[in-house]
Amino acid sequence: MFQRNINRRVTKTKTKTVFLHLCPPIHSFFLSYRNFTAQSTSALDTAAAAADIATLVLESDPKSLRGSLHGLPLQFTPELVDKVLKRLWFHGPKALQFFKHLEYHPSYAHSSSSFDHAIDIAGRMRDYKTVWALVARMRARRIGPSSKTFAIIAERFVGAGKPDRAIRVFLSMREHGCPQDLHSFNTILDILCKSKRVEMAYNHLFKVLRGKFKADVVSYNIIANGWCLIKRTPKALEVLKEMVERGLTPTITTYNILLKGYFRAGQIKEAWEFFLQMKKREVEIDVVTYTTMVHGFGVVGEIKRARKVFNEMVGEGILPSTATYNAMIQVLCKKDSVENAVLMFEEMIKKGYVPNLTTYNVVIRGLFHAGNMDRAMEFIERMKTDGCEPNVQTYNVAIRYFCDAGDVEKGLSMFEKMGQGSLPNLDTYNILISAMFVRKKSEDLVVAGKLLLEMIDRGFIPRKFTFNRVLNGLLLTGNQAFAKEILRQQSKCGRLPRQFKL
DNA sequence: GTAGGGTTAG
Repeated sequence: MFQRNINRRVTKTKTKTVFLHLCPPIHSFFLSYRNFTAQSTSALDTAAAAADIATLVLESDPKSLRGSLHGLPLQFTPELVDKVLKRLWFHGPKALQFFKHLEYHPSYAHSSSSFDHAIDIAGRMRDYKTVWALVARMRARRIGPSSKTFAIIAERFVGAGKPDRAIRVFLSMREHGCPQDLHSFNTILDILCKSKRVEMAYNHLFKVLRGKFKADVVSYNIIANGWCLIKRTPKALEVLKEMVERGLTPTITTYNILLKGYFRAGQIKEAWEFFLQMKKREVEIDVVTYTTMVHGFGVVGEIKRARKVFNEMVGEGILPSTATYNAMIQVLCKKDSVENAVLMFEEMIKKGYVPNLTTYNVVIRGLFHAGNMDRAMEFIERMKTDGCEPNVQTYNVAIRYFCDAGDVEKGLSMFEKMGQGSLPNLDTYNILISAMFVRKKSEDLVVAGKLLLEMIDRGFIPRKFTFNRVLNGLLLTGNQAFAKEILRQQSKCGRLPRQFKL
């Protein structure tokens, strides 16, 4: 019922259906994908309403937005608001505007989960003032901040290259009225380790606070994995020793972390010996162990050994998982042949496995890589038929290989097919912008410029290199006015080269 | 959002 009302409201504003290389101004292409059909179930209702509200936010005049939102004939719910925020993910300022207007809504109050989303968005934009303002408001309303909130903030600081600030965020939790515990301790350790800051995690947090929080197996596993991620397996072994000394029993996860660590560090012999040790001792080897072995052997080209391990596991009573098949298929593509990979794919289906997104993407990449464009496209169609929608990676692979093969038109047409669950990401834009230089055509450079502006509009910050390349291209082809616009944007992004002044 | 396996450019 309310669906129709929103639609009427939205359709009043003028819609620009745009394929970006045809007509400026740059406009988010998914606006042309709006779907106004009435949906039957409530989950779909929420999704459709979220899409409509997101469009409303994007198209409304900022001054009238609050009125429009407050006047909507529908009841906002936390689920709906979260979905809208997700839709506006790449329009940070708009998303925060929407969030703020709803804070003054007469009959709706934000949930803690929506606050977390808003904080995540502000953090992504590196707008820390807003981050802390939101935290304060959460606290004032007594709906947080929670340890999840702090994990989000810490992650954003780490992502912005400020791990020391992430640590301070963790240490300040109590000041913000949020108790710390072993969980939150492990979470911050993991965030640091996953970003390859194990040294910092170990020295500044783990060593100092492991007594206070009573570090457990999980804490030690996180640190061991941290060392493995930067290929320092001897340090991971030390951690293993240390945990045993402190009376903790390593789990199968601990061993799998080390096994993977050996492969990652290129220590194939050590990995094999470690695997034998695991079998010899009373460790319950599991499917993860086998998948690690298959993948590890495969990536160094030891296909026979990979196959042997793969066959052996069934004998041991451990069934391969989809991930095991994915590992096998991937290494066949890379070190054997796509034909054999496709055979493996068909075999898994015959055995009743359901391929997932990764399975398809691995096969599709393999086919493109082998120059089998048509078969790759057939697989993309096949996955859709199987109810598995292509994602960003699927499209990025297709776009990359078409462009590399000189078929820029086909690359662009794939780009235009993206939507909903597969919005372009930073890679997509980088691939496409690079492709605009191969034909050395003036029109292509204009498209490159438009893509650059669109990516900025979506919250991606292009590298200085990308800016300069596009800028030079435009200047050389006589597009001075457009170049000037790009330069203005570059300055806004803080990526201005020294010699330029506006 | 406390840990381990499978997509990312030769």
